Amino acid sequence: MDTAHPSSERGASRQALLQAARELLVTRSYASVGIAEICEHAGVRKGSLYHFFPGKEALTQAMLEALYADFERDVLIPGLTGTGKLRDRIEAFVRAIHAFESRMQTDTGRLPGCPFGNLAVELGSHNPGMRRAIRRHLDAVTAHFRAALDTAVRDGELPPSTDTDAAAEQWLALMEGILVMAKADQDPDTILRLGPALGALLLNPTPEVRHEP
Amino acid sequence: MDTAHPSSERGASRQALLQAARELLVTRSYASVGIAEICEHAGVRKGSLYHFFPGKEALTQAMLEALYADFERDVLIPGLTGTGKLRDRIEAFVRAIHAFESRMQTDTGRLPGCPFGNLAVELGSHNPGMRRAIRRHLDAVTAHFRAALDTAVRDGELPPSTDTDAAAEQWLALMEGILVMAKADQDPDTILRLGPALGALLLNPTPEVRHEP
DNA sequence: TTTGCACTTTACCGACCGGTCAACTAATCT
DNA sequence: AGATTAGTTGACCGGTCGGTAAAGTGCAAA
Repeated sequence: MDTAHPSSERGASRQALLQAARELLVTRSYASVGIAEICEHAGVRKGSLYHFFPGKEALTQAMLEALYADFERDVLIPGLTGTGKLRDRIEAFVRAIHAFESRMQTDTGRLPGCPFGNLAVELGSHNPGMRRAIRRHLDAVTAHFRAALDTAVRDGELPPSTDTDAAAEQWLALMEGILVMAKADQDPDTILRLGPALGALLLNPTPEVRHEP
Repeated sequence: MDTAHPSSERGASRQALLQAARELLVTRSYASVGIAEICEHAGVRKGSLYHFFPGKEALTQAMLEALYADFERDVLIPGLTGTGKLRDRIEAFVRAIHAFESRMQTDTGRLPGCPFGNLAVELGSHNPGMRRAIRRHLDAVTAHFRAALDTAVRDGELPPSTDTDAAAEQWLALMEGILVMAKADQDPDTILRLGPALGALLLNPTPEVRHEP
């Protein structure tokens, strides 16, 4: 009848499941979204989900993989690569995050915060498999930050003594914290209000960021 | 029989429920801990829970209230009040957080992160009542940070132009972010590694922390 | 044309969810 | 003594959880 699927798209159900999982899990939480709801939202029967994925956890990990790929393509690479000053790149990055969170709040009524950080917080202390998968993505983000900082060192914007590994990690931590606060406020303005702290942390002379031996 | 409760303690069940809720909710997550588990852990029947609390949400809010009171008494007041330099207070604060997270990991096998931030992340975008309750506690923490910064301004450790409101908010954001990362790592060393970023953010000359007009 | 495979559908599982309820016990107050 | 009250108990509610199993569908290669 109306359910015509003339081999039109291979893996259409799989894609629909990934998209539904993304929309629901990003705006809510892992435990509060059931596979029944994901299937309903995707227009797919539950059995099909278990044809494509071993279970909820694997579906979530595949969703995170695709989500990170989009984030890298749409935000990290265009925002952090290039020839501008580090200060401008940081500001562009904050604006991109603010735009994303604002649009999500307009579209779904909820400000999601960082999808990776959210799941790290919810599952980090009692689901080692998910924790490691999320940690991989956070490391990948950190690598982009470090690359931007290394470029700034090469261009003389930061002193050569800068520990870009440590600074990139601090950048991610502060960004995660900003998104936690924005989520607690449910207000994207919090991102703009706290955004300058990134510049203060990364661009100021930091004479004594000593590592523990 | 063995269930002797000779009016020994008024509200003993209530306290047991609050304690069980704290131990379980702090180390896991709101949705993954059921009231049955809380009751079992407290040695109290489910009906009694609903005698003392309207439901799971109210129990959680009461638990957070008591948790914040302990946090204020044990960490905020002893760590941030006093005559020492701001740098020393910040370091003492980081060490206190590290000690708490380390002890929790030793005792329970899990590094919990910030209980308030965790719940803000899990429930912030789809439970307005809980979100507001959590936000109150985060504001209370910020007020302690601001008081410590105001003292530093008064003592000449920070320039009089310092926007201590904004700086306190940044302090909290970075602290939350550090705890997100530590939870993602499940490693308390992350707190010590990122801790110096607090000093870099709060103690350096920040000539241009401009507010949006 | 037959066979195999990718995919879909539906019914079903035991366990658990947060919450309700009425009956009961034991102190307290008049 | 009688009434009131706080607290306790265990059975029970409808609904949902993640996951399973088996039968069926249509297409494509042999």
